[in-house]
Amino acid sequence: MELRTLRYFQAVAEELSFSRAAERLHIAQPALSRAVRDLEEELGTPLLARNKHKVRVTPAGAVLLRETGVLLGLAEEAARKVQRTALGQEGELRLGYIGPPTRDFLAGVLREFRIRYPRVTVILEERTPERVWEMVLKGRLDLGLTRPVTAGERLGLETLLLREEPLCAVLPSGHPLAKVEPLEWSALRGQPLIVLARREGVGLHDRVLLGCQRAGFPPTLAHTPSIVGTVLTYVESGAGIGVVPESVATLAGADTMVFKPLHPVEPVSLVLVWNREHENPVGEAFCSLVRELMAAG
Amino acid sequence: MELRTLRYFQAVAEELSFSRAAERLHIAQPALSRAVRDLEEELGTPLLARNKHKVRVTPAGAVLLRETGVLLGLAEEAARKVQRTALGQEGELRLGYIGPPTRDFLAGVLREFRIRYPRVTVILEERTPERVWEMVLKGRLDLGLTRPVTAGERLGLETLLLREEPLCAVLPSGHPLAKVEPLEWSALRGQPLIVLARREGVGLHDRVLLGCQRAGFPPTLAHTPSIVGTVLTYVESGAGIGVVPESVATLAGADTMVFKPLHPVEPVSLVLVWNREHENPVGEAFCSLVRELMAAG
DNA sequence: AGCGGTAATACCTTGTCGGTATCACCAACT
DNA sequence: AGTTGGTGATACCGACAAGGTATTACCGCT
Repeated sequence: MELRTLRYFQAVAEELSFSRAAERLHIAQPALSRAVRDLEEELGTPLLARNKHKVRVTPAGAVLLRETGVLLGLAEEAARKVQRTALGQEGELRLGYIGPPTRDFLAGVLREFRIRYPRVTVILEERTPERVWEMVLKGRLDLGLTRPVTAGERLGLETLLLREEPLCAVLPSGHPLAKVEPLEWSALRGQPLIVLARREGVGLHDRVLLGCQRAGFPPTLAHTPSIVGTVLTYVESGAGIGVVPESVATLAGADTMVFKPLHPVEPVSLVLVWNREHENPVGEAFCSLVRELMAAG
Repeated sequence: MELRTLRYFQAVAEELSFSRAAERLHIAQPALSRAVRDLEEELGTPLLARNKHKVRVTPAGAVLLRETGVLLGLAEEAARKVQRTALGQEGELRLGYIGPPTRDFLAGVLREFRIRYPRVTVILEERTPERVWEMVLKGRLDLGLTRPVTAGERLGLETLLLREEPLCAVLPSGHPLAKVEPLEWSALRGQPLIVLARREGVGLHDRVLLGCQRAGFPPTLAHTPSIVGTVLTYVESGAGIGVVPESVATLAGADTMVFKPLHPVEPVSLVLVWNREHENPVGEAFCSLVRELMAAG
């Protein structure tokens, strides 16, 4: 049983005439007669009762006609779905991201993305930067919004640089260093520092250590919490000086803290990463949108 | 897009190997490669990503695989449904019948029918005998359980005689005629008769008139209600003598009435009728069952 | 009786599908 | 590193089925 045959049968059953149906199908009438006969033979039962001048559908034919309708409709729908999927207009996008620093960025892009690709379901997964890389590599994510990693994990992965931001010191408003301009890394010597735990992001953590090292002193880590917000809480409580990317400033509440870029600037960046091997058209669409929005401003 | 192509694609997508799939399909591998390539061209998008030694399904391919599953399943289901319908094992049976005299007969046959053909929905329509004939003729009923009609309405209709029963007089238990044996039509001369209304069944009504006429007297019709039960009520109330087919006795409650066949016997019969033009396999199945049950007893 | 229109049949042509042989490529194992 | 086995793709060929043309058989309607 082939769809072609079913289309033929449907035409005849609807027109109740072989010749008219043949015309509609742009084939010759005998070909149609044979096709229907073959179908009847295959199913082992007459579908159309033809008494020389009139064609009626038998009960079995009526059933087949009904089924054929849904079948052909579904087939067409399936083809369209496949094509939409290929164009990235349908399906799902598994998007991994790291916490707060990407949140405002994500919100903007996602809002626009949902408007342009309403049939795409976006599945968000918040993980540590390293875990995002790993999941993209394994194909468990289509796209990752994360920080660069030093390791060789990036083999075969494509990246797009989204943003660079300087590392900043976070100080209570009344802190003596809050007025120093520009603030140097060396000013942090001996100060109790509060930095995100290394397991929450090796790249960022090590970058802080590197800043201190370049300034020629070993950092004094007072606390290394797992959540960026906790860094700020420690700072507010006077436990020390936080070192975080600039974008974290958006998390800060009132004017109880100041964010001051550290010189010389230690940039940390935000990248979009994907796996060329497991390319997903939806991912491409998302990428293009990101590029477009960045170009627009 | 043809089902054959989809079956091929499904095999490859499931096996994730062209050669294994070809083996499973009992065709050569090159034919399979070409079929899939053609499908991809038709849909305008790659469905399988093959990097020389590994085959993966693309997102579009995954969508098609899912859709293909339901499509092929439905196609198979449709074929089975058609065949069952052709065998009378599925579908619906529109069955017309006349009131009480057929009810016990129907009950027995239907009980067995439902057991043997559980997927068939039986649609019952109670009408007057004439209306049943008309509906069968027009194809609005597959089968009718009714009384024979004198008219030429039976053109092209097939019938099967189910039962013959004599017309009976219904008398209150204490009636003088209740003891006469045998009871002759002529005994009804001058008696107030209660007969079903003519519009509820021309055949039956006229048969009663014919019985009187043959006995050489004009009937005195006291009442002609529309419902057989009402005839009995009249008799019980002493309004006169009812004349009904013998099977009506099943409607009578206690021993307040006696049913006595009238001599010479005026038989009325019950027939099954159907239209050869609008033959429905379910109808045939029902017919066969009826024949079988009659033969069995 | 004859005409117009129906579906079926007979026969031919062509396109498509499947098969065989072969190639190009990669991976794994000497 | 070279070899071997296994992968999918390509080229070519043959067979068969799908479609076309011509014709027939049959029916309803003038």
